[in-house]
Amino acid sequence: MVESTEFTDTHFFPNESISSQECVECGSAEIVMDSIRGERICSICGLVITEHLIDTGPEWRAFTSDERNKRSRVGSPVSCVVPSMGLSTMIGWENRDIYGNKLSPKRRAQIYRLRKWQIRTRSQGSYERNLSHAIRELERLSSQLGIHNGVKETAAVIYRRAIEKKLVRGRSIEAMVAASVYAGSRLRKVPRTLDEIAQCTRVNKKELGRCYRLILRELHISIPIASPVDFISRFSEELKISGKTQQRAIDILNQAKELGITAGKDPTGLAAASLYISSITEGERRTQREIAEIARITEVTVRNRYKEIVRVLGIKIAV
DNA sequence: AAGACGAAAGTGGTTGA
DNA sequence: TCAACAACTTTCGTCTT
Repeated sequence: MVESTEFTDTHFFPNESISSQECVECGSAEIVMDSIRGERICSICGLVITEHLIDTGPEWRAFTSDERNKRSRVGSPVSCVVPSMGLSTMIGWENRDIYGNKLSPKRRAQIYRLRKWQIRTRSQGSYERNLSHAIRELERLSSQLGIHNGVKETAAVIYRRAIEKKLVRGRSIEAMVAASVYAGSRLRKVPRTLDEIAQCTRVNKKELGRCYRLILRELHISIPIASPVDFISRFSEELKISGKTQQRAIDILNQAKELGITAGKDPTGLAAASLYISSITEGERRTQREIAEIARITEVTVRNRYKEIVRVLGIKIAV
C-alpha cells in the first residue's frame, strides 16, 4: 500500500503534524528523497523513513525548464476515491499480443497464471471489500448532495483512515461514509448541515453526529467551529442573491461577531438573518420564509436573530 | 391574502454538581 | 446521573401591507 503519501497530506489535514522530519534513529534532520527507489531515507544513518512513495514528477527526462513544464506524468491521476488509488493494472482477457497475434502456448500459460494472481490479490481482503462498498456509497451521496471532488477526496481519505483505525467495525458503512462527508465538507470550508446529509441517507442525525465525533476524536482531526460566513455563498446561490448583497451580509456578520452576539448561536440562523437584513437594505428583498427554507431553520429563528442583530448594530430597516 | 410579528409551550443538547 | 439552562422549534392568534 501507499499510505505514507496518502495520509500525511498536509493539504487535507493542515492541523496535523506530518510524519516526523527527523530521523527516529539518530535524530538528524538530514532526510533525503531517493526517487529511484521510492524511499525517504536518513542520509546520516541510512534508516528508511518511508518507502513505496509514488513519484509524481515528470515521466521523461527534461533538459530545460520549459520542457519540464510540458512533460508530465502519464496515466490517470492518483485518487483516493478509487479503491486501488487509481493505480491498478488490468490484464486483458484476449490471448493475443498488441499486434493481434496469437500467443505461444508457453506465453499463454504465463499470462493465465498472472491473471489468476491478479484476481486473487484484488478485492479479496475485508479492507478492499469494505472500501469498494463505501466508495459506491460515497459517490451516491456526493452526487445527491452536489458535493464537488475536493470534498469527496477529503471524505475518502478520512474514511480510509477510519477503516485503518478499525472504527467502521460494528458500525454501518453508510453512517461512517456520511460522517466522513460531513467532516470533509467542514474541513474544506463548504459546510453542509447534519440535517442535509442525514436526509440523503438512512442514517438518522443522532447516529451521524455520533460517528462524526468518533472520527474527530480517534483520528485527531481538529475542525474549527463552523462559521456563519461559510454558509452565505451557498444560501445566496440558492436564493439568487447578488454578490454585493452577500458582501453586505458578511459585513453584518463580522460586526455582530465583534459585538459578541454570535457565540452559542446556530451559525445557519445567523447566516440566514444577516442575509435577510442585507436583502432588504440592498433592495433584493426575500421573505423570511424563503430564507428559512433554504437554511433549513424556522422563520421564528430568522426573526429572533435578525431582531437581535438589528437592535445591537443599530441598523435601520426601511418599512 | 401573504408576510411579518410575538407569545407560549415543547424539544434535544450541553453543562456542572 | 440528574437538574438547570440556553437555543431552537412548533403552533397559533394578531397586525400590516
